[in-house]
Parts: sequence; C-alpha cells; structure tokens
Amino acid sequence: MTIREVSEKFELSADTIRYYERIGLIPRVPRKSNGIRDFDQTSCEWLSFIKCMRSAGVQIEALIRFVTLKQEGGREEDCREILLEQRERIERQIEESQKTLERLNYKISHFDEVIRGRK
Amino acid sequence: MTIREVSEKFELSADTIRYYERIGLIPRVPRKSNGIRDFDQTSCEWLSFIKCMRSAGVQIEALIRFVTLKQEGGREEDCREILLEQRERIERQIEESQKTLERLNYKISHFDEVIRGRK
DNA sequence: TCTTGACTTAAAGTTTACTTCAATTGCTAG
DNA sequence: CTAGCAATTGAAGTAAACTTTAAGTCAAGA
Repeated sequence: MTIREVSEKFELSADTIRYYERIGLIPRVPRKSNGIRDFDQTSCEWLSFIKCMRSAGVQIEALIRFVTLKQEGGREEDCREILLEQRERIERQIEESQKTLERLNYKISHFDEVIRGRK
Repeated sequence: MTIREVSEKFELSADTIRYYERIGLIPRVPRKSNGIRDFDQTSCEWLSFIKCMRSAGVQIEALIRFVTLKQEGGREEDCREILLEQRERIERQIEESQKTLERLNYKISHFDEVIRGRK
C-alpha cells in the first residue's frame, strides 16, 4: 500500500505518517526499490494501534518507548509496564472528564431553567 | 485573597493565573489601591470553573468565548450553546478513551499470558 | 518529450498553553 | 532607612505535536 492509501484508510495525513516514522513512533516502513514506502500488514497494524492510543491522548514519548522496546526485543515485563502506566493515565483522565461533565450538566440545567422561566 | 493564596488554593501557578486574566479566560480581578490583585468570591468561582473545564481538555478559546459572552451580558441561549458544544466534545472524548482502554486491556492481557506461560 | 502529480528528505514554521525573564514598584522587618 | 521578598507589567521563551516548505526524483499520460 502507498502512503496515500494508508493515509485515507486511517484518516491521518501523509505528512503525519512520515513524521511518525521519522521520530520512531512506528517502525521503519519497507520501501520499494525506488525508495517509495510500501506499507505491509505490520506497518498498518502499528499505525492502527498508534492512532488509537493517540486518540486517547497517550503521549508520543511513551509510545516511542514502547515501539523501541518491542523493536529491540526488550523484556515483555517492560513493555507491559509501559501499557499499565498508560492505562492508569487514561483511567484518571476519564474520571476527571466525568467530573467536568457533571459540573457542565449542572451549569447547563441552570441555563435551561433561566431560559424556560423567561418564556 | 492575594494571588499567592489563590495559587495555593487551586494549585495553579501565580503566572498561570495572571496569564488567564490577561487573555480574558477569567474576568479582570479587582485590585487594591496599589494595583495588587485582591481575589474575591466571584474571581475564585471563575478560577474553579476554568480549572475544572481545563482538566477535561476544554479549549481555552471556547472558554474565552464563554467568559466574554457572560461578561458582556450576552444571551443565555448563546452561553448555553457553548456549554452544550463542549459537553458533546467531552462525551466523545470519553468514548474514544474507553475504546482505547479496551484495546489496551486486550494487549495487556496478551502480555500477561506470555509472561505467565513462561514461568 | 514534456508536464503533471505523487513521492522523497531535511528543515523551518505553526498552534496551543503555558513559563520564564526583565525591569520596576511597594510593603515589612531589622 | 534599607534589605529583601512579593507583587506588577510586557515580552520573550518553551514543549508537544504536528504542518508546511523547499528542493528534488520518478513514472505515466498527452
């Protein structure tokens, strides 16, 4: 697959994908003889994983650590540790957001009352 | 209250609070005769609200719109509209994060198996 | 053959949200 | 009365995550 196809498939700009590869957020993508990227299954799976993680705000730096570790055949315990850490973060973030949601709902219901009362 | 006290109360640096005021994220804080900020109840409530919204990632730009509108006595419907929009965003973000959480859990359980199986 | 459009790299630029700095003022304790 | 600490302002600096630009290569169609 070309970068264009992959870009459409994952709704990530070609620039972003190249950037991800450059900084080591995804392993090096295989090239055709002319140097053009030729994405295989593995590359696509990495992209899918990274996109999912990024959509929850997992930091690039943590993902780079994970990718590097896997590429270099690091210990499973260490890979797992990174994921546990990020799960923690996401859970905390969701809790925070839920609190905010409650406060927002309270404030919105206040506006509703004012607006309703006026009519 | 001085900026120092407020800074401790809300765990926001004095610089951040001044920055928030400067860009209109909170209404102008009243001053003592010598120009030093003297936070009142209203200012504190704004800070508390803004801090809560920011903790869920609500963008400063949207909050500025809201604060400005309230300050200028804008229509309640418009204020409410901004909050609805942000609630939507937060809800979507939580959903995204929950999907990521599932994927992360799946991946972690995979590592657990590999690690357990080896022992 | 010429041109168009997709691809390549490296480097500089952008956006968001702060943070730090520099220069100055002003209260308070010794 | 003066040293020192907290506050003031405006402006410059920083970090994260892209995005855009510049300069170039290459294959396919008019």
